[in-house]
Amino acid sequence: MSANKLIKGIGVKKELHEDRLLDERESAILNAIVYEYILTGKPVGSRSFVQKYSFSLSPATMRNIMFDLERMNYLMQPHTSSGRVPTDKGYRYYVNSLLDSYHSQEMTIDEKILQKEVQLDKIFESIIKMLSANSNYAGIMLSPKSDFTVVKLIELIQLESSEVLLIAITRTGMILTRKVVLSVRVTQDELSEYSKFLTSELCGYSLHDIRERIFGYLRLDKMSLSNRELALDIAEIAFNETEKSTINIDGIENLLKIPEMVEEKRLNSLLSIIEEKNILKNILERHIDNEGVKILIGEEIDNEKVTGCSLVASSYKIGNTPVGAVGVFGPTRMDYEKVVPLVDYTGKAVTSLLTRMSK
Amino acid sequence: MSANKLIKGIGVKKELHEDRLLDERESAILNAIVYEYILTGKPVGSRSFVQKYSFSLSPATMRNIMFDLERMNYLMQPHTSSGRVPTDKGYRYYVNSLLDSYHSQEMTIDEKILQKEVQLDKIFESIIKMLSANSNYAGIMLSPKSDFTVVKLIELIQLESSEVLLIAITRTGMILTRKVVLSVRVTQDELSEYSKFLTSELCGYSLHDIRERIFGYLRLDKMSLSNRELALDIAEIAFNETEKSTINIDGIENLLKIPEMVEEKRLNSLLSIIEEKNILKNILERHIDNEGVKILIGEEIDNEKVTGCSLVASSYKIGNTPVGAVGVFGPTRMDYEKVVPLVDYTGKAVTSLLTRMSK
DNA sequence: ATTAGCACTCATAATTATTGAGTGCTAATA
DNA sequence: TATTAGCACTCAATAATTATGAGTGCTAAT
Repeated sequence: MSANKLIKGIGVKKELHEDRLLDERESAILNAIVYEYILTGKPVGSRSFVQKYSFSLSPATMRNIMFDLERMNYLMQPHTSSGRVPTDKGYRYYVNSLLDSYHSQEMTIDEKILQKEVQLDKIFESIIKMLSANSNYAGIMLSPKSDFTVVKLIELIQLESSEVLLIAITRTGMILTRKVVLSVRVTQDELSEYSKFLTSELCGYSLHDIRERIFGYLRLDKMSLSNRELALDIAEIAFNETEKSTINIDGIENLLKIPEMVEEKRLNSLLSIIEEKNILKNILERHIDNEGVKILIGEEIDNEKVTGCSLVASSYKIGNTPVGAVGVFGPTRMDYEKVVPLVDYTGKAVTSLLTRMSK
Repeated sequence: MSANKLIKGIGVKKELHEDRLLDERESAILNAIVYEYILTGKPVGSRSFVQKYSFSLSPATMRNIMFDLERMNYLMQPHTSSGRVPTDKGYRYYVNSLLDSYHSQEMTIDEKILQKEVQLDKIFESIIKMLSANSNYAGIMLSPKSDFTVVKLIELIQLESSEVLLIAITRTGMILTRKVVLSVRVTQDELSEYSKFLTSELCGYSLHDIRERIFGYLRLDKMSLSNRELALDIAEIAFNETEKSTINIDGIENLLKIPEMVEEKRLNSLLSIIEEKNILKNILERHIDNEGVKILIGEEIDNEKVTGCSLVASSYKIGNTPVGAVGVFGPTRMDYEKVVPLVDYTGKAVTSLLTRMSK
């Protein structure tokens, strides 16, 4: 290596953190490079790239531009003198460009899904399957925080002389069951009365509100309760623990079909995801309040166990309250152009479905 | 190749299908070879094997014995002049020897599992997890055919003016819910009466029997029914479709950790299993009536999509009726010595649990 | 029946070209 | 000043080459 080169190297280093806006040509080329890399998975080199995309540029010029983009940290080289590969920042730029040009239109959910299944969890299952089938990656769904679902009906059923099963049916069609063990005996007749009482008092409220209401009653209104105190006790116990939302994944097999995912390092990411679903759950929950489609690329996932993977997710709401999320999990080199609208659509569809059901 | 060799070759061929019983030494050596291969995954060669297991035999003698075992199809060579590898028949011999010396003792289930969870499906979930965690392969469970579970209580709840939710609780703690849409309107009072009627008439019978009973009533006893015909109509619709048993798998990640499973051919087996759970379901259902532990080795699985894998399974019963199965799925080179007792124990434990619960 | 000895096989690993698509840099060109 | 042609160099991937070593079967001696 000549002294000359060293000096040049220092010269370059001075500009390493350059962070200007890209001009139109650079922008187009960067996006094309990311696109090409997503397509082929191989480092993009100047000569073949110029040919394939019919740029009226010489490879040398392309190299100059690529060099600039690399200096600005949009691209990197796996090793000296190989082609360029997008960095997370490069992906991010590409995805942002996509989002700019993507105007989501309101869509309605396919009514067939709704009518075919009675229970909501069955519907959710088919939504996850749909996500994974249409994306060819893994579909994920964070089930709705039932805290915000509104109870329509409460029914108490006697199991044993002092064991009661509380069944709560929500407007969205969920059926919650909770076994409550009492220290006193009750009759089914009493329970029927309690059922009516609880339904009339708590119907129309969300689980979250119900907990507050019960708390209020027990505190303030004790005298007017007569013998219904027991009913409230039962409800208190049953509704006590906040329902934890669960995460479901489907389509792992799709990921196993992607060669690069089965390689050592990625396989570990995949294993982490399957083993500890909580990782994904936490990530999703952290982004549940945000509107629209959220895209986490590579390091942005911010979990050291998961590398080389991306997550496209969208929260869904009941009315205006976000209650869960849907998404697609796959390799960083993911077909965002296809996945983003899919996830966006699904999120909106679930929102519309839930909102309609809970009216 | 000399003419001499050719003649010898023909001489060998004559005995190719030899199928005598193994003498004691051969048997011991075969089992040791399979054991060694399960341990290491590498073809077993005469020299190192004799050393490691301190046989007082020369490698040459060992080769002769191995040659005999190969002729009898217990062993094979991946290629000329490599060590020997067990064939399916070899595995089978090994497993049978294991089973001969394995005397299962009755065990009782860990009561903690029972007490912790209210609902049966939660218990099942933890049983599958237990299977996969203890075996380091994938745990599977075919859920009980609910046809044979006995109903303890039936409750009808009004959802809309002509929509009814039927809830049936079984002795084993399962909660079946079924939405029924009627052509007439009903009141909750009527439904309460129907509930009592249905419970008194159908309580103590299995789903299977209930279908028959309803059928009998509707046919023969129509006049004495008075207005309860509607109750039976509801029950008929709700219990109409036979519950299909479902299969659940957990611990796929364990399989991904086994290097040989991630290789091309095996990975496809794995993908088939994940994608089409029905494959496993069919296999299990076909063997559900058999007592004790059932082991399917390699080709015995008899499904062209799945190769190089084995299945150790045991059915479980309610009383004396087999209603489901538990098992472990993994590579043919599986630690049977550990897995067989595990599956056997689990099957017995679930049987004991279910039998006790439904009393 | 068992074993020592020998020639032979063959997967695995290490070593060494060979190739080809890529780079950066410089000097010429529009 | 931006672009391009030309050149020397780099390096991953591939193929060809060569050990190495654990294995075999066969034969003759014990």
